[in-house]
Amino acid sequence: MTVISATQENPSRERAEATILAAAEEVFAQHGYRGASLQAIADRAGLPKANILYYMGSKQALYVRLLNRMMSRWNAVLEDITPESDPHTVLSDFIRTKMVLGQRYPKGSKLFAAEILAGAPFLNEYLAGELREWVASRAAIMREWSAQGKMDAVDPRWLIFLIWSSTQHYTEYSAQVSGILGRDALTEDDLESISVFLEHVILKGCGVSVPAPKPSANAPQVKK
Amino acid sequence: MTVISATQENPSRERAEATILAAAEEVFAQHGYRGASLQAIADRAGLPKANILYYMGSKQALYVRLLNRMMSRWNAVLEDITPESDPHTVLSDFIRTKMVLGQRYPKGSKLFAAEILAGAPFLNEYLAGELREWVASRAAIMREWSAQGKMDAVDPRWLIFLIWSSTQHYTEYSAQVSGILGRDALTEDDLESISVFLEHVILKGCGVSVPAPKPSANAPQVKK
DNA sequence: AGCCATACTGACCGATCGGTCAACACAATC
DNA sequence: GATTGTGTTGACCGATCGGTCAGTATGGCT
Repeated sequence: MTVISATQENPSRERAEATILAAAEEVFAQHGYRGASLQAIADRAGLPKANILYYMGSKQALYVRLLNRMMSRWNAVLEDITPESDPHTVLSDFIRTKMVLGQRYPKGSKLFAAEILAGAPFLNEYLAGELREWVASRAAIMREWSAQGKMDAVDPRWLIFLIWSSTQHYTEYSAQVSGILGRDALTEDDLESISVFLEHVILKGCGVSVPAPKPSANAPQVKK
Repeated sequence: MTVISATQENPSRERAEATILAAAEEVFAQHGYRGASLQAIADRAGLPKANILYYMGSKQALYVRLLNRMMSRWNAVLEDITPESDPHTVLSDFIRTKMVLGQRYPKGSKLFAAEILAGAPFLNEYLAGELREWVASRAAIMREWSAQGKMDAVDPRWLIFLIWSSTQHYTEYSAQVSGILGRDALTEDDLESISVFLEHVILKGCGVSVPAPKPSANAPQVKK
């Protein structure tokens, strides 16, 4: 049985699909689902339009495949968080991870943003299901942090939204940011400066103090 | 000379144009420039497609008119700010004004967001011109605040971006926010809660203390 | 050589795109 | 009643949309 059944490892197929996905991500990110055309995607991929449909089936299938790929990239974020964790470490990591993710996958982030702007027609159930659970569980832990005096008694949902919005801004609004700064793109120094700023303001703003040098027990650190 | 020359006060014309602008703002906000169709706008306005073009000339003219209308709404923001101003009052007003603007013009805000996502093809010169000057002048004043010890020595550009992003998030990502919160829309209480949270975190995070009851002189308030 | 499954694509489909235009409706003026 | 300017719209234009399909090219197997 030397036959490769289907959808299995095929180097040529995988290369073609990767090319298409990259081209499509770019076009969808710029113009949204309705505004993107298969012809534009095909041109950017250097393939005939019919080839796109041969591999992807339909415009919608290609689009949801890109959405799913992007969603799976968030999965590692804020994964290991417990009531005993140190808020400073966790939130600091959260901010930096989000900044890095946005820079690593700018097209995917913009694609996601366009989908939300359009009213999330393809992500409604994901938002009201998986993601909602994700937020609720993290929020519950953060509330325990507040009860333990590790941070101010802020609404953790607003805190999560704050970190999302402030980090994503630099990828989704990159055209605005670079237009205002007068650069073509953000430099490494810019990104580091922004990360330091966000850590400073958000952590200080939530009353999170620097972690105790001994991360052994959950020694309460009184603040305010 | 009873003849109304043109483009002057004409109640019927103004009513028609207002209807068209409202419908177009909605469609453009949802699908972006490319994704929006004149037919969809016409349907939402309850007018034949040819009528849209009679009043607006072209799809592009209609779009830039909406953009300009939205830009003019930002003008009042952070207008009266001086090195002698109290940071707490000014930044607090800034945050609340931005929140209110986003709630008052949700369609316009999303339209703007879609334009930036697409790479700001129609707003490039505005971003690199007017808006850039706007940010630079405000940033200079904030740097003076820092020098006076009124707030931490943070980069004021990142601070402005932080306030923009964190407030706009609730209008442009309303689909995500309400999906996660399990509501159709944000309530008045939500908005007040969010405003209080953002004021708390951002002001505290920047080391801005509550204003002195006497707003007469710039008495330095040591913090840190 | 013959065969067959997969890869690939030019040509075409009906629908819709932004935009034009001629025809018509209607009120005000002479 | 005839004229004129503005408002209004159905019908139509070439271009492009997402998608289908028949046909060709290709490489591994017997």
